Amino acid sequence: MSSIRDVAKKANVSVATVSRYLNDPDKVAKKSAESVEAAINALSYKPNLLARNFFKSRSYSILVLVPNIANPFFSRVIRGIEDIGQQHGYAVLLGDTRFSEEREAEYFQRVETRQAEGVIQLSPHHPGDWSDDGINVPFVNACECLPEAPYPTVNIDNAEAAKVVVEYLQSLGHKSIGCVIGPIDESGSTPITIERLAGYRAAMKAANLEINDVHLVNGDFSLQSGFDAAAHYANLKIKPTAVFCMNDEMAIGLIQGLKAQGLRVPEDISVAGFDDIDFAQFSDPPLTTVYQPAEEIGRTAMTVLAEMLGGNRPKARRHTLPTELVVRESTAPPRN
Amino acid sequence: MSSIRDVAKKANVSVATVSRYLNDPDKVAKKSAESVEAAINALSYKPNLLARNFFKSRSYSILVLVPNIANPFFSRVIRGIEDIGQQHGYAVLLGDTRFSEEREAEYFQRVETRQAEGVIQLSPHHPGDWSDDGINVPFVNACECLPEAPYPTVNIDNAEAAKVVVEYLQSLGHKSIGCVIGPIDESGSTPITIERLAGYRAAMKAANLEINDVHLVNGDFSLQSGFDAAAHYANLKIKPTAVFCMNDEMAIGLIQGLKAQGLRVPEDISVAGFDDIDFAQFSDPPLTTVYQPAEEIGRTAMTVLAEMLGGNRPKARRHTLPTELVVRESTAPPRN
DNA sequence: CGTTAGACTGTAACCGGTTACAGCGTTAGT
DNA sequence: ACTAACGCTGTAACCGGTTACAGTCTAACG
Repeated sequence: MSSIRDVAKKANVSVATVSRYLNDPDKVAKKSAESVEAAINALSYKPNLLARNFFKSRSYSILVLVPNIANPFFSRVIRGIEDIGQQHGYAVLLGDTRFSEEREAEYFQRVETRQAEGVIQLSPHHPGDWSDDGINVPFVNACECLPEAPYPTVNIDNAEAAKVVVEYLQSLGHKSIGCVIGPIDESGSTPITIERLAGYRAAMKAANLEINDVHLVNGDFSLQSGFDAAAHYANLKIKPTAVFCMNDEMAIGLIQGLKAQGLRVPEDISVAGFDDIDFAQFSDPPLTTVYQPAEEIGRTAMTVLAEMLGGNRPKARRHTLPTELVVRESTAPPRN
Repeated sequence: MSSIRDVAKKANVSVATVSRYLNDPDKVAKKSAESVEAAINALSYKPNLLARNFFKSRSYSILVLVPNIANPFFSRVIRGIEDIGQQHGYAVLLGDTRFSEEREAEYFQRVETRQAEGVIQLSPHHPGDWSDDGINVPFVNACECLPEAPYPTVNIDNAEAAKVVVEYLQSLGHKSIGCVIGPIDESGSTPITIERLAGYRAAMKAANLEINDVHLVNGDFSLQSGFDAAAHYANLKIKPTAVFCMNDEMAIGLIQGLKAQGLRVPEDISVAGFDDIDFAQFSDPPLTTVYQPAEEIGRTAMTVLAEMLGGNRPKARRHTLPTELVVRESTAPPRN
């Protein structure tokens, strides 16, 4: 492997000149530039960025902590991060934490040891020994965000979006509306479930509708858990006429489960989801849901992080991106 | 930021002792270890891995080139890569090429400049100026592999798997079997389409069945393209009684499209897919497909790469992982 | 008691870039 | 002709780890 000194020797110039040629060719005389270029080609020299990064004390990498990369919603967010990151010259280090704080901490080491310059966290959790005086590392929280986080957040208004869906169901005439919720934890570590639930409750309250506790079912955002919820609803004497699911996977699972139980969607029960993943449009019936700008969330998060890495003070600003109700055929007025 | 020299001074030892303490605590006397440990804690010292990696000329990172991270199949593969990578101490640098060779080349720079030690490529393509004398970079090709690649490959037997699906359709009594194929390029850059097509043709030939050219439809692996294929089939005077789709997305799209055209699945037309993504089980009807061990492909690829990085010569060995026919309800005997 | 092996330690070179600084040659201005 | 300004260049220090090598100290042994 040839080094800059080899190039310098071959080109009959000093290492400084070679370095200058690489970083700002205008700084060297045309003649030197030519011989350096020739030497570089002759030796097929590639600068060792490990050395450059070391000297500059920069890694040009950022870490993305994601609870589950196999989730299509998250992978779309990452796509957005990656896109903007690339534009700013940052590589994306992937940290699939699989919901394990231990793995998360392991990955967080990378930034403490300077292998990553900043972090985008897609879970509502800040890892590492967070110093009390605030943020010691450029950090952006996206997707699932702690409400009072001392760092920038990028997400949607979950409560409002949920409220809009439920209000839409009400506008169709539904009075008995169930909900398949996500994992919930009183400690506040599951903000999206809590916020969407709050939106659901707010909409019901505003319409003076009562919530029947047995119409609330616990899920875990998986297709299977939606499917399983169907059996619960089918066994109820008084069934809801519509069900709001906190994500599309559970909604699609629920629809299939209801059909398996001999119930028709939307004739017997309307079903609405959340996220608007690609499959929502191609479920049977096509799913009414809320579009969430996944890629845009990623892009915004990376833009904010790049700003912070550019030297701007990390402002704990909330970035709230718009959502959109997408009405399809899985919802209809109740039968009687 | 404190350095190893600060720690050494504070602990009244030399930098060598601190370094040794960090890398192999057994090498230093208990007394030194204690004072070094105290100094490290007092200064909350974290070694600068940029410096270590520079000296060792290692980045402990590998690059994954993926054409589309938002594709759930690929993200499962990456999950497997990431899992094994983590175990071996390698970080995963994500390179979402979006099918652009330019982006691919940009990412490939990272390994030439030593920011990544090796590459796992999920497309059938080797980037960079590949030297004629073979591989100059630890490189593993997974998922979509060039048949005569001079580096290790990890994938499945696409032709055989396709053959198994089509044979299954034949065993149900189907004689007129269509196929929704993936993007195809004569230059051989689309091996999975070509191989699966070969398997389909082989099965048809073996059964002495003719292929009606209008039963072959071009798709692009998206839900929409499967949906669109339905209109084509619906307009045919002589329709196939079964259709094999080269991935599950197209199969699910096709099923929805056929239903929209007033055709029933499987009563009027059977549909089979490929991959066995999560949604396959929850489509309506549940999809008959071929299970592809996505995560295992990733794990194997990373294991092979780690071996190569460990100093073993890169053998251009083919790793072929088993697939499994998964029979569900989207396929049935033809009506008459 | 002298010798030696072994445990531990410190000094300083090294990795391959970047860059401060000083020096040189050329040109322009007076 | 002298000076100043400017463009270009080279030397060498520097970043923060690792490690070869040499040296010191202790313990064990004959």
